[in-house]
Amino acid sequence: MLVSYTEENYLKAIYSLSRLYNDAEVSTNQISEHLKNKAASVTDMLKKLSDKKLIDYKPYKGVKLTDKGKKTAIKVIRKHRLWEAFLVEKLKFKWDEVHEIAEQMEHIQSDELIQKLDNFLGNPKCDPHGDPIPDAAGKFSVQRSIALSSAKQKNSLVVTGVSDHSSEFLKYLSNSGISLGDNLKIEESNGYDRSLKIKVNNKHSLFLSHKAASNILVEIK
Amino acid sequence: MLVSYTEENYLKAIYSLSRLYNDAEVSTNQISEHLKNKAASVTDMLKKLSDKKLIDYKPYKGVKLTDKGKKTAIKVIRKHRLWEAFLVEKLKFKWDEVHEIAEQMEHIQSDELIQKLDNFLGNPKCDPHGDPIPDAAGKFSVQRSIALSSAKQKNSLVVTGVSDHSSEFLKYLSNSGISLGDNLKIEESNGYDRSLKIKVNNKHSLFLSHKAASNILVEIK
DNA sequence: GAGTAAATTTAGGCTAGTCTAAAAATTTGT
DNA sequence: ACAAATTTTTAGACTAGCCTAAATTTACTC
Ligand SMILES: [Mn+2]
Ligand SMILES: [Mn+2]
Ligand SMILES: [Mn+2]
Ligand SMILES: [Mn+2]
Repeated sequence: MLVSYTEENYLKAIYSLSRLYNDAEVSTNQISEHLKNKAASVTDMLKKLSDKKLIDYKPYKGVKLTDKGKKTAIKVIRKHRLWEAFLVEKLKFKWDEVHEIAEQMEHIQSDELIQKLDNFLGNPKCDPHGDPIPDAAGKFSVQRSIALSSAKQKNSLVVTGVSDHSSEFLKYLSNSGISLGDNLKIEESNGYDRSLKIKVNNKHSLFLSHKAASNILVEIK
Repeated sequence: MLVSYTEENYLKAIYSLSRLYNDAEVSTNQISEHLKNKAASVTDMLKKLSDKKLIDYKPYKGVKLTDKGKKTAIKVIRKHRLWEAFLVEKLKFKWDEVHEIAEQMEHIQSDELIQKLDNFLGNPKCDPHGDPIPDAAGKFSVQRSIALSSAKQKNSLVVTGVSDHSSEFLKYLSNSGISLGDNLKIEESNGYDRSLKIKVNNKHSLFLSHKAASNILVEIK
């Protein structure tokens, strides 16, 4: 059974929205906003995906991926992240330039290709944004990190990823001198607007809004 | 102006059919057979391509690419051949395994990507089947070779490419011990069915049908 | 629990790309 | 030059994906 380009995008959207809310059912409007399609179009597609047993769909009650649907979604994510790794590691793109290209490349159909690409890259565990790359069986070996905005003060932290992939945000980070692997320490936490003052690599200090801090992922060292 | 996935395939088909017959007009039926679509569908598409000024179309009289159409077709061919080179050189695919994957990859849209891929591969002049790769300006720096079937006896020849890209034919060549770069000499030429007896690398001899010989490209050494 | 607001689905319509069957134009053969 | 064969176009229809507007269901508020 073949899954179309568009169907793959819907499955991927449902997968990530579901993850975002503890694997809960995903609503028609959530998908509609995420894909920038109208809700009526989403309903049409949900029926199709349901007919193909890729989702469990109860009208008015939201959707969940079936095992088959989840497997398909994870495979697309695997391809997306492997191609991003390729573009940055091999072709020397910047990390803020690769997402849109990977959105196209993730739909190339060839199991041989994914496997050979994975090997060529040395079986990377993470993509250039710190997102874990699932293996061929769909397993994630790396745990997702916590948001900088929810880290405790005084801990020594290391930047492991971002949750906003927009070119705008990634460029802002680069300009602020923050990259993957940098050490961070929270110097001040402002209760009023939840902004933070952080020290980067024990060198320069920096103010971050709550919005920015919530999109930076860190691990405690 | 955007050219769709399907339109790109039509332009590519028109380009290679036209080349095949000395840049003559290409007929609806030729395109129809090449793309395995019905003639009525081709007519529809020719109208669209004509509206977009990508072809010159006179009903019942065949089509020719405009400069714009030719440029677009050559760009797709450039991408196809660069990706084939990538798949063989970097990912270690066999030369008979890459065509179908490249048919998908040739439609990825990003000028930055093509340029960086070209550099990564060391600006190759030919793809794994010996087909010349046009540069970013659409220029072919390498000349196409002649068919083995039309070569003169007694010349020392070297295999530079193939004109049938099917996995079946490429496997047949591999099994017969013929690869790019091999030396060939025509030992006998049979006038009746135009079959050939050739010597490969001054070692083993081999019988080739006219059909096979017409799909092997050679240069005189 | 009735009434309003919000979310979702249904109804009907559009475009791109495909098809079959029929009509029209061109080419071929004598 | 004219009839037959071939090629090409037109007419009408289908599917995938999308849209707007209207109807329906569910959720929220008093
Ligand atoms: Mn991405
Ligand atoms: Mn990523
Ligand atoms: Mn090819
Ligand atoms: Mn090739």
